[in-house]
Amino acid sequence: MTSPDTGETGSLLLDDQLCFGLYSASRAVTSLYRALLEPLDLTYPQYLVMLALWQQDEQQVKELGSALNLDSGTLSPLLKRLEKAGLIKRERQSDDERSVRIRLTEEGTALRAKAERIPPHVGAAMNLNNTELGRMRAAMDQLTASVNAYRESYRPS
Amino acid sequence: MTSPDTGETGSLLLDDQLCFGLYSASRAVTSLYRALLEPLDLTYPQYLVMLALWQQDEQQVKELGSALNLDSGTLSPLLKRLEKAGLIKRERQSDDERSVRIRLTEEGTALRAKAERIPPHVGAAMNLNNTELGRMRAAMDQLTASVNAYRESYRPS
DNA sequence: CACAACTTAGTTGTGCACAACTAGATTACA
DNA sequence: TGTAATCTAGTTGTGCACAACTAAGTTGTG
Repeated sequence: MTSPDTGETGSLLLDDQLCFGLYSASRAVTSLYRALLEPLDLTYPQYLVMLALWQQDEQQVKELGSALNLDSGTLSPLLKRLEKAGLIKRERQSDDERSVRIRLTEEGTALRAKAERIPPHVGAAMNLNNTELGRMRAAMDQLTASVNAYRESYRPS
Repeated sequence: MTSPDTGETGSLLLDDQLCFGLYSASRAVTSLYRALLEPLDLTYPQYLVMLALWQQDEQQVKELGSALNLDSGTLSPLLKRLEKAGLIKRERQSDDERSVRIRLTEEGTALRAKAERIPPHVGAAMNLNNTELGRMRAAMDQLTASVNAYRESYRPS
């Protein structure tokens, strides 16, 4: 009942492609977060920004961008929404008027308590032991690095 | 130089989270596809639809949706763009006027030749041998299934 | 048969991602 | 010192994803 060999890495079959698996897995995880984050009124990317700020408050937009690999085109409106929700403040730095410092409000800091309840759910949902989890995290990092390196050196043929 | 143990699966640290790794990897791969697909004038989701149609022509929107896990809210406008690009035709089925059949045009079928050149690039970019590739694909499928099952059974606590 | 329940696509509105661009501040250097 | 190059955020426009809804066709049941 095995399907015919259609040519290893060169196949155009949907199910053969790791990329599609990755894309599906990523959307599934985001979808789980949507449900888990609903009580906190956060989207997944907003949650990532909050994670970065809980880890270290008072970051510039640029610093958040390099932590999350997001540019200002994504971050600026997202941060505006977080500010409107009362979770952060945005203030131009006086010593360099180009940059904007993002600071947690009291409410933003307090939200962390609610967020603590999320990782256990995610851990349970993924159904992986610590060894597998670590191995997969490493594999993802490795994959990201390889793919980015290839893309940066890629010249249209 | 190892950071303090902050509590296994329950950590709120950005770098600890497999989810973030997954999210980053998925974006990196999409970004590579953006470069590779530029000569074909396709986005990655459009490419996925074309893959599905090359694999089996004449599918209903509903069938494409279940193959790609996308709903009509995403597919309808995407298919409209593919039609406008001359790659597919959309026609109401006469025996069931609710459903729309998607059919490749000659041009859409011909595009496959160009698409054949893409998987080798992706394979090279990922830098994985066949064993690792297969293992990872399986891990992704497993992860998607677990996470979706958890999400479907999840009731806000 | 009538009509309620369901099915299939499509539409609307929100929020990412990202490319391309702009505005304004800072730095470097001829 | 003046000005070109650079840097930081922000804006605009396109295209997903997805929730919530609508329209129209089909099916099931009393």
